[in-house]
Amino acid sequence: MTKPFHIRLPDGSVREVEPGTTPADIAAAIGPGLAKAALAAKVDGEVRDLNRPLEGDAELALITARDEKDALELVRHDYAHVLAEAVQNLFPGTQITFGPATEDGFYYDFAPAPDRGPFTEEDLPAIEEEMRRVIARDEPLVREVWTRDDVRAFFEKQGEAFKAEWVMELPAEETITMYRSGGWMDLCRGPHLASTGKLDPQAFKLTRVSGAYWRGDQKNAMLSRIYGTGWLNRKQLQQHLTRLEEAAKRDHRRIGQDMDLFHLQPEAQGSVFWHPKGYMIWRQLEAYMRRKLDAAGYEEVKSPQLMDARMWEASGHWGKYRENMFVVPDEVPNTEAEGPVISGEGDWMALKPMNCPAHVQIFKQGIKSYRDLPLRLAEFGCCHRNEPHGALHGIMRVRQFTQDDAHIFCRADQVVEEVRIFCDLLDGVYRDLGFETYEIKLALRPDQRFGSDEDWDRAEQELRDAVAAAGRASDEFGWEELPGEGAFYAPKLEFHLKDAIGRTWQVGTIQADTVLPDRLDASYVRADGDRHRPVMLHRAILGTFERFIGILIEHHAGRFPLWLAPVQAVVATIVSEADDYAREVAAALAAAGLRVETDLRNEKINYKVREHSLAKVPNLVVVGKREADERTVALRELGADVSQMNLGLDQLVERLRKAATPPDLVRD
RNA sequence: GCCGCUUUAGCUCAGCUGGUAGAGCACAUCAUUCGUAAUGAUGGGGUCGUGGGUUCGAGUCCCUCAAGCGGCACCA
Repeated sequence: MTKPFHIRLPDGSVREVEPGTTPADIAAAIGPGLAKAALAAKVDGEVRDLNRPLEGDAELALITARDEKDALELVRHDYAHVLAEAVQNLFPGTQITFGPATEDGFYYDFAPAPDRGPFTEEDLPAIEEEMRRVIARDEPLVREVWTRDDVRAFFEKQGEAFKAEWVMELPAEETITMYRSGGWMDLCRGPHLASTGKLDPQAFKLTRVSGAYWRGDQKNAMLSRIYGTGWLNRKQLQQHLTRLEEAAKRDHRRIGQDMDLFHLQPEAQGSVFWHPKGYMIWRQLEAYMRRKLDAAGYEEVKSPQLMDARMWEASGHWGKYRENMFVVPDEVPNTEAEGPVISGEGDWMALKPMNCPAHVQIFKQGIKSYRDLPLRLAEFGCCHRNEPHGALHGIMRVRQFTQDDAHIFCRADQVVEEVRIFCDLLDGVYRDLGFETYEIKLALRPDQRFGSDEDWDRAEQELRDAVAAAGRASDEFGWEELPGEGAFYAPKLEFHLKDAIGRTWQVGTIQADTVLPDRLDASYVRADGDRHRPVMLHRAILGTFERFIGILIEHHAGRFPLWLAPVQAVVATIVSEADDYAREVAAALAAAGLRVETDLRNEKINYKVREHSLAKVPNLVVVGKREADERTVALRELGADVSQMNLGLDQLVERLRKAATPPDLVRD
């Protein structure tokens, strides 16, 4: 193109420019301030390099640090590049692979030189220093269009097998670009900042190293990944590091130990020892869920832990899920000192990894009529799954867990309505538990699955329809479809909670399953007397108690809502003369149904206030001689301002009784 | 399961180049009865994750296994 063309700017003005003009030229023409601040350009909505010539009429916006989202992504991608260059400077023979921007920073995956081994955290300070030198050199980042074969030849010559492999797999229509910074080159789609010097050398930090599989596949080589966090300026970095510290303080493992809620130990790897205080939270949560389920027309059941392998063969778990199951022999172990403990000749049984097959057995007892549907069978079902060692994490990811599970057996034409009702139930529960927002995803058929494509088509569509009917298939709920993520027997809706510091956790789910009723031969009798397969909806709201309580701990940072708090009030004395009165106050609170303790120790009130505050006791009821004489209390609430309230004993009991009422039992 | 790191008192951690364990908190005893985030004194407490090796001698060096942590893969 040789003729001038027109560029429209965000303020609506239009500039006529000559071919070869770059966004940087336009920025400079507008003003030196903008030229300096510009990081990249948005051309017809696509982020591009500042120095990449414009090709024709277009809308142009210049990206500066004010456009935080775009700017951060650019900057992080550049930090990743600088990281790669720095590593190759310091460790010749290291191969480069991928290095994208992430949520709060960047990483780069390397194949270390054979004589070197993976990177360790001890390498990081030196790499950071080298990165600062690369930034200080302020090399321009130059975009070049190459041919596929040239790129391959280039990388093969350099001994870069991974890059050479990757370029050959890029889509044929893709323009292949290389970025040059000084003498260093990388295959990269871009865009990038104009030069490395645009980065703030004090706004990044390398945070950790880890292994990562080449292209995310377990069968491939293990690469060495270096993570960093990167920002536009030093202040943002500091804020981020502070946020990380705050998040660490919320860690459920730390709080669980500090508040004496539970513990884990190697002899029961992946299973939780619940202490009295932790189990009190569980009991409150379970009681709440039971009330909600009762009210929603569910019937609670309890099913066996151990079932014969034949049952799991019939359900399909034996074939598709066995590597996650704890299988045990149905055989008396040998108690002789010598010889094998078991001969292996007995039948096999397995601890249940799911409750569904057992619930089908309950459904199948007797003949079910269409009039019995929907039948909603609920169980706080304790399941075991043999999770890989590396997957275990505190009480969030364990091997023994209890689901708030239920299976709704219904007619095909009831599915959409049942899913809609479920969405409302779940919504109310999350709100009661203090979560304002959650996201909904639809996980579609996986490669490994049972059932016909027609069944999957229908089941997937029904879940879509139901979410739409519930009014939740919108951006507000982060609606998204996830190909290949479904369970082997059914597609599933996933409900992801967003916690107080913005992390998301998958908890609730509902799955529309026609496969299992068929495999296990469940049927109901229709009005015309024919037998039909029911649809089975697998569903959970909390997911598991273990994981959910972990989320609650981190969400509330241990400061549970009063109705869930293990200890709701401590009555602490100032002088021992008030001991008898303190016992009376505690007894009155306990009689009103509150979980209360007394602290009559011979310690200063400062000491007691500090200790119970750190223990996150929601209400501290202080009594001294004055209160004992006047039959009042001084109430100090956790988290509120330090001012105390002076109340009569009756007022206190009424106030706390009301405040501690579970949300579903509150009557206005 | 894979990669890296870690494992010392109930908890959090110190222990340099190998010479036979230390702090704070917690706990116990005593004194103190003190009005809203730590009163003081004294004391008890550790086969230094497991098993092996090197050495005159190992918490310190090497190997094995295990668990924990951060990721990857997997997943509620």
